[in-house]
Amino acid sequence: MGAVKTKRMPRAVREQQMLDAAVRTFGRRGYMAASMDEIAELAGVSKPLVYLYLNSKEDLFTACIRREAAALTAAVRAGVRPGLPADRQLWDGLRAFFTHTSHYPDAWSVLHLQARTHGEPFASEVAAMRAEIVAFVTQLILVAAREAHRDPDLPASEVAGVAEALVGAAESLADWANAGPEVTARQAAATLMNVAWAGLGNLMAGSRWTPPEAAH
Amino acid sequence: MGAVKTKRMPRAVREQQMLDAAVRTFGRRGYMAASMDEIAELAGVSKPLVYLYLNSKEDLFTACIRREAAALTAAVRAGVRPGLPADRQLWDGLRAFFTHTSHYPDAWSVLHLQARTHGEPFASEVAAMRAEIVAFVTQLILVAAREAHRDPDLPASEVAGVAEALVGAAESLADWANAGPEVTARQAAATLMNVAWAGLGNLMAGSRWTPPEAAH
Amino acid sequence: MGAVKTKRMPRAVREQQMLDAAVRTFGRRGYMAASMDEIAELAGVSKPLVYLYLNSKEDLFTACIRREAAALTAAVRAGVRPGLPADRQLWDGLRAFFTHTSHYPDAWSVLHLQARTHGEPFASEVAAMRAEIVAFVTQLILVAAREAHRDPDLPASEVAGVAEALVGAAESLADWANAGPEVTARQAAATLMNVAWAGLGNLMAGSRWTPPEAAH
Amino acid sequence: MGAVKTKRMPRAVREQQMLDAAVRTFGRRGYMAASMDEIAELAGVSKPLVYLYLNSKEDLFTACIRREAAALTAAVRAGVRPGLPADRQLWDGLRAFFTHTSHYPDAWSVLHLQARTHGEPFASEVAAMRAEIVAFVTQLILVAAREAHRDPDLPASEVAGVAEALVGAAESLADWANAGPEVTARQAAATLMNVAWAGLGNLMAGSRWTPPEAAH
DNA sequence: AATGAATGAGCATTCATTCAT
DNA sequence: CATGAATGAATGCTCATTCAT
Repeated sequence: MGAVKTKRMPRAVREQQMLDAAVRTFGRRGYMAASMDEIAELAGVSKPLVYLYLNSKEDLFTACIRREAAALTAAVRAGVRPGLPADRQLWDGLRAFFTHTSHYPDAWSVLHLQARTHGEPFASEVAAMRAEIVAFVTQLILVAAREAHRDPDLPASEVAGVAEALVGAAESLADWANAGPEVTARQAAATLMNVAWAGLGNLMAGSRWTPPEAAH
Repeated sequence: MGAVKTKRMPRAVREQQMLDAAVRTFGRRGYMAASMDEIAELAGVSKPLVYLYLNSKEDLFTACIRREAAALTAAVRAGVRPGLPADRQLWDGLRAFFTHTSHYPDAWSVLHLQARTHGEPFASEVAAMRAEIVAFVTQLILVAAREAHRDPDLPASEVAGVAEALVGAAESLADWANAGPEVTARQAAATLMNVAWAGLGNLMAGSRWTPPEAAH
Repeated sequence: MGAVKTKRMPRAVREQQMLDAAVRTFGRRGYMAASMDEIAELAGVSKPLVYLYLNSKEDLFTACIRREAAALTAAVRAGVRPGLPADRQLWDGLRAFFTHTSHYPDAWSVLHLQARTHGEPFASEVAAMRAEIVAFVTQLILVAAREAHRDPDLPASEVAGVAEALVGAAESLADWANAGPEVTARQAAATLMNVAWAGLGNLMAGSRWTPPEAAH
Repeated sequence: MGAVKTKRMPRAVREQQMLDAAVRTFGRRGYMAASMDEIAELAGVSKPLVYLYLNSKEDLFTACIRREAAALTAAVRAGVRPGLPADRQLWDGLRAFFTHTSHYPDAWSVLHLQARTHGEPFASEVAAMRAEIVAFVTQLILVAAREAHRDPDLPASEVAGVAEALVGAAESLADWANAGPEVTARQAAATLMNVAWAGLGNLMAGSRWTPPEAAH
């Protein structure tokens, strides 16, 4: 168990081994319960080497977040083709997202659970990634409106809220799909598309749900 | 700092003070970073008394989860009137939910972040509450279908996925609304109703979004 | 489990209940591992009452030692008839001793193990009892010598050593007999009589084992 | 106070220092009253190092018992010459035993008092050593019988009881000799030889002490 | 490039003991 | 006669981090 203890590797390689071990350990045990001892052992190196390369537990965790955030956004971007219609882009992006989160559950735990749970500086690190995704979805909504030849009469703030809701729903479905093998990435994406696309269509058609007058 | 140090309180009262302090501390620092020392001091009692009444850190955290889960579901239930149409019930439930989470952000952090992040036995404790809410939303969807005189041709498994997505979206919007004072509970509820209700309507009308053929 | 919780008992009775509980708890858990909580609960009273009557854990333990030491020496004395020949007295005393220790194993644990293991002031408390027994055995040896019409040419210091050895052997056999049900008090007494009486007889006859000259 | 604080010792050396400190502390304070803090300080190291090398208080105490049990049996074995007559072997063994116990009183306290008083897993650890010694004495008795050209008509169970009694007497005399400087190892051994050897001789000659008929 | 040796600081938990009624 | 409420002081144990080589 743990990486084979090969000696004298170049620094870059060793660092990736350490990050692999760290993501796995942080993802499974949680940030606080993960011990540097366990990470070092899993990486097949001594603890001082981990400190030499990555400075501290905090820095190590931050490095994990950054690496995995970049990997996730890269996966989503790689799944999407800019020229296609907006719904197709959304569909492709969701599939890439769910595929990635189900392939790397430890990384997803780090990003979605651990980083958000343990305050600064981790929360803002992952918030940056999330903002990027929300912005992407927001763009897609606006593009969709244009494609439907409608001026989005949605105020910008409301579009942001809608994007936020969609991303939240996607995150939730990722956990849901990860919980058991019955739900595939494709099914999760289809479920979300059904709710979202229809809802967005109506929304852009101007038919909103109107809240009742605030009583007393 | 901390509660006023009143002496010789009956046990039931002290226990609530301890739970108040614990929810606040767990919600802000996180389960692991919270120290029993800090909780005891915030509650205005000595550590041994906390142990005498609540046994262990684990039991204390579990008691927090149970109390706050009960409070949240009670708040939602209290906000909903069973006789009204399904959309109105959903709207009222969402408003009650967002109002409660914004009033008690520490409790929301305990339920949504801390309990889920720190494994068993906490995760299943809060999962029970969540399952209850998902079941409630699922019922509402089916009721809405009946009200629209449509047999929901949605398979049960798909309804479950939709409910999961809506609850996830709501959770996300609760965090979003809590992050700053610009978004009110009412606005969060309206945003979600817009996406959800329209989407559900289309869905029940049988117009689903169809994924493209799987390319290979 | 524990004494029936009858209220308002006279002090003397309550004290005995407490001592019963204490002997049992100290004997089984050991002095340090026994908690005042457990003793109070087993005695069916509240902790402050234990303190009111017996002052402290140390005093409580001392009281246990005294009571049980008195009970043990009383039992031995009651088993012996002063007029009889010395060997018969020794035999009767040993039988009384082994019978008592096997009837009250917790008390024996308190006297033989716990009190000796936990230093002053307990060790000297039980040492007093032991000294009394050693003195009794010493007397018996001298009486036996007189009965055999021999001036014991044993120096007093050597008689003391012999008595010490016999008492140690008896203590050891008490543990041995308590360890399993195969050995009865009668058998333990017979075994010791066989070693001791023959040895003493030879000793008094002047035939001692002579150590070799101290070599180099 | 405590060992000289020399830095950076190899592990094996440090471990012995820790065991030295632990035997001394456990022997004087008792197992429960001894604190890991005190042991670490006496060993001239920090507490975490003690835990790193010896895992837990329980393991540390067990390691003490094992080391000292091995040392004591080794000392006895080293004092005995297999070829010599049985009485000479017994004499030499006893002298070695009393010499060792008086040289290492803390170790003797650990083995004879502390380990037996604090239950499993310690009791059985030291019981193994004791069984070894009892077996050795039993052998010696049988050899002595052969040397006297007598079939020991003692049943095996009775020989076991006799050996048990002798070992118990020896243990008691060790405490007695340790209590003050007036009694030397040589005197303790002589005292026990006098009781034992004469007693054994008579026993093997078939002249046993017969208990009176059981009355009523 | 890599590690064996070592620690300061903190944490959950327990216990003997007391006060106010 | 009796107790519910409360605590000061330890104790076993763990962890992130560093130093000397």
